[in-house]
Amino acid sequence: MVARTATLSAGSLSARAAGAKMERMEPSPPHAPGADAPGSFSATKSAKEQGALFDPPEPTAEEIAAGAAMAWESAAAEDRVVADVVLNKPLMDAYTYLVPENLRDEVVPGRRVRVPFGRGPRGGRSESGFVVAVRPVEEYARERGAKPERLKTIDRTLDEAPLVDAKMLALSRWIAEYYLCGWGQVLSSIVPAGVKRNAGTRELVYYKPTATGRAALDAGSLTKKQRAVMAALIDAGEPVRADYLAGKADCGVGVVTGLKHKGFAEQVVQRTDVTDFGDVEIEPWTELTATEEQQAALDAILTALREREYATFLLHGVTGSGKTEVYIRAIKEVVEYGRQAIVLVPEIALTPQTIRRFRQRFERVAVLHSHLSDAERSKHWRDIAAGRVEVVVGARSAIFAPTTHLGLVIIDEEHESTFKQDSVPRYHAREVAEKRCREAGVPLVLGSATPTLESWHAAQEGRYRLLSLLRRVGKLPLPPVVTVDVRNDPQVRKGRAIGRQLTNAVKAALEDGGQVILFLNLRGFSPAVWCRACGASLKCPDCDVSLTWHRDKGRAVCHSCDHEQTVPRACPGCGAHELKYVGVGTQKLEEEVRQVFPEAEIARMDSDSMRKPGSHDKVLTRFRAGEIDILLGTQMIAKGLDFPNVTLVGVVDADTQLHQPDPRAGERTFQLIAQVAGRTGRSSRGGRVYVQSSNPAEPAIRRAAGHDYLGFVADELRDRWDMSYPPYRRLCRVILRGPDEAAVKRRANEMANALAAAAKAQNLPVQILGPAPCAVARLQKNWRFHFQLSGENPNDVRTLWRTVEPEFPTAGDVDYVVDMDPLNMR
DNA sequence: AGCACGCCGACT
DNA sequence: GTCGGCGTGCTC
Repeated sequence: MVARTATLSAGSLSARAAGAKMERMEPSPPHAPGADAPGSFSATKSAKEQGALFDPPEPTAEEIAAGAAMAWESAAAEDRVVADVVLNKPLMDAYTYLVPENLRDEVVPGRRVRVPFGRGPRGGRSESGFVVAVRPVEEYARERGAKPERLKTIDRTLDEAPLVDAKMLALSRWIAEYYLCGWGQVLSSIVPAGVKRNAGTRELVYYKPTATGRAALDAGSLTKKQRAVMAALIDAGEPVRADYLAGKADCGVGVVTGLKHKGFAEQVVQRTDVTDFGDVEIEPWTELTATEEQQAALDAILTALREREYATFLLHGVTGSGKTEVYIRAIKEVVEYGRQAIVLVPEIALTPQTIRRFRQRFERVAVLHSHLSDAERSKHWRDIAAGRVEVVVGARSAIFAPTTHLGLVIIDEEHESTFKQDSVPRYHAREVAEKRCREAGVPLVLGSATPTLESWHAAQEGRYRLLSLLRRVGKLPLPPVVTVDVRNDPQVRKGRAIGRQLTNAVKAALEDGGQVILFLNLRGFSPAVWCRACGASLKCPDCDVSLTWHRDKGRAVCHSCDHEQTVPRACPGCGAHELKYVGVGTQKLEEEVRQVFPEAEIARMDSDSMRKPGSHDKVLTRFRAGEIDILLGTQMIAKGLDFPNVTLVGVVDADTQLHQPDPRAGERTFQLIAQVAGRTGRSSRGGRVYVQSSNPAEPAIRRAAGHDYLGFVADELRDRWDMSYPPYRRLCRVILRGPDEAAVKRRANEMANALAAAAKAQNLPVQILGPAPCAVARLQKNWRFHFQLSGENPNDVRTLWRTVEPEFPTAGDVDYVVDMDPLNMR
């Protein structure tokens, strides 16, 4: 952290003055609830604060005398200010603009403005950006040795108030530094579009009485209806709508406008919330008693909360050990202090069930996820910023929720890769949360049954504090896991998905009145269309990916780019009429299960069958009600579902993840089996798990079957050390792409060589791995190469990149993206 | 990221 | 001789 701070102050983002300013403009100490009113960073107030902070020291007598001698222009220029603005572009610098006199009070850090940008006859195009700092023009002139007259001027301000506060500005700047992208790109992406557009609000016209209106009423010079309206208007005590007055006075709105024309009433325009999403019913809840383990974990978190100190807790709790209960009790305490908690869950777990758990226990819960309308999201954002929310539950981006007094952040299922964004800014919510919590002096809780090796290593090093829940609630045992070697299974050899042992287990479970979950991580009917004659399989014309046969559509589909085509009669490679569908996806599995268990009620859940909104929830509700006997599907059914009557879980093919060309393949396989296995044995009925594999001796599978997380991480950490991989080293992946394979390869080599040479010249301990073709060597018509920068210290990696990157050609038909701490290796 | 500027090939 | 191709480098 010390080193990282050093990088920041070295300031590769040129508006470094902003950081210094920002620290000074903190409205109140982080732990003084109520010191700044909720939603207080309104334009005028901040402007006043700014004014006080930025005013130069009292002038001396000489200075006053000199000032008086100045020409009037200079005197006016004396207190002119400039604003540093960042734009939504991959630019590492802020740009400085003159603040026109009439906008002096409105242009404040965190506010959006419209500015001219770029060359061109009319001074460039108009762009919107965020103000990150405001300072006297002299400071700019001194710092740059540049003439301020040459600066362009801010056109106008946007929004009615700043969209982000000082802390969020600082956090976003840190993200830009850390993830090697533009500050403006970060800011633009963390404020939802609906908030920028003011979705869910309208500018409405209201009426209030004028003095002459009041006098006219007293003088009795009004008609009967006018009197009634005037009385209602004065009675209201605040601006009201014309239709409200018409209702009160039992007349038409014409009377109201008539009063306006006479000067007895005047109009005011106010932006008003026009959303109406209804209220959520609060369901009854009976308090449970915490287990000893839960209480111990909770006590540790509460101690940090009460001490008001930052700490990251790694809550390692096996499935069913009641992590959520620990979260909720910690949040209860936070809410009692009048502070807010942010709970991040993987998008896939943001089900009505999850949300209900929080709504049952807290009065004011805001939910932020990708399926909200702009208006809904904007409403929640405004509610949070106004301090009207106790708990924010949301996916990755909810880490940017504008809470006024953050008290605690929780990341559930910490190991989920959806916490890393795979477009710019490529941040990981865990890293951002850590930074945000550290700055706010509040605890961060990371929960998982299968923590990432990064987090586990941090706990071993003492950077995180480990809390363990190793027993399930209600003394339930973890379900026994049977690994089935399917290499010699007669049914599987015939092309079936389900082997003999799993078939018998399903039969037994159904006869026993239990429910079954079958997990298979391949959607479609068959994952390949294969030519028996030449051995080639049907490829996407645009990607280096085999096409998946979707029988329901009668088409072959690329799961990378969604290209669809019919299957040709003859093999495009050799012309033989020997094309054959091989392998089993969820659609074929469904068919097979229907054949083998004709009596059973079966439902399939994958992204194909769950297209319609609400269908997801509908199936789960039916499953919970016992109307479905066998639920089969992809990832979607692996996470977080808690159904007591599930007595059997089958992992149809544990090897699909394992064979990915990715250093985290083992970790993913372990996590997946552990998560899926956790779906059963959640009641006294017990449960079992069958894992079908062709590599049953593989450590990830063996350890998962033995519920042996500790054994797994010990093995895996050793491997990571041997391979010089995270968590022992930090990586930065550079992916290049373009339509010409040779050009992409050449550029990759040039860049890698330049970086290697610079690392040597600067004596930076950073290695360059590669370049090499990506695992998916072609994607959407583009050839792809990648290489990685690897260092023990992420600062070295970033320093190297930042010093060399400006020298890379920016155009041509090869472009590149940079991914710090990459998770996705495709 | 855009986009204007600039330096080389096929047309009036 | 120009129009326009797209490679280069700026944008306060």
